[in-house]
Amino acid sequence: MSRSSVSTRTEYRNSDVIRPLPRSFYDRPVEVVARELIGKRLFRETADGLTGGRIVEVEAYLSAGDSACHAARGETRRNASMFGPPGRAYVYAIHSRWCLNAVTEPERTPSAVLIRAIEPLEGVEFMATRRGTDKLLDLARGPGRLCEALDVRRELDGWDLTLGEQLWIARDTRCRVPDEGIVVTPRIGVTSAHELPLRFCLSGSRFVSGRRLSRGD
DNA sequence: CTACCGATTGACT
DNA sequence: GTCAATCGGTAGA
Repeated sequence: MSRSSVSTRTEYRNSDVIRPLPRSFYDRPVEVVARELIGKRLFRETADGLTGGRIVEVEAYLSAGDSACHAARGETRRNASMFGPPGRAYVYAIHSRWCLNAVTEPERTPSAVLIRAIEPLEGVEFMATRRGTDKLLDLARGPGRLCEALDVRRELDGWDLTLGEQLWIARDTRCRVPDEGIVVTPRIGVTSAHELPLRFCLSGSRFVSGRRLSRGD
């Protein structure tokens, strides 16, 4: 192949591109964390190598007053991670797909940010193999596709995202997004509380799921 | 055990 | 735009 997008962890050693965000980042109101996750880097490291990209679309799920949140009807085995400490993963299945969340706010305050789409940057070949397509736009556009591309499954439920191993989120100051670069809309697919403006997207990104956002929406 | 549901996706009109 | 396949999780008998 004429182009190699395979990246290794050593390329980024000691760089803020790859250094995991601290727990204090997640220990804040979920809407704040959701907004600030836009532009951050999501990394997944397996035996295959390093995969990941820039987060371009997320949704916040609130600990109170949000009937669409899985925690709204109490703790179960599935949603237990949401009730745990911030900075861990909450991975659940929907329609036979996995979806990845970052748990926010203090323990026993069940809130989380659903990671809905990334712009693929690392290990594009691995992601293409897992997805069964090499269309860049289809690799990780949508929460189920994203988890398939990154090989995120139930085993990673509860994983500590601050360790910088296997699955983590990093700051990338080169990708810092100003407020005006973020579009806020209602959440996609929820059957209740569908009016709340809790979906955050990188304005103009072609890697955002759902209907294309028109300029200024 | 059965019955039902859904924070999805891909195929189709 | 519409529609349903599909399966883990949940509740209830």
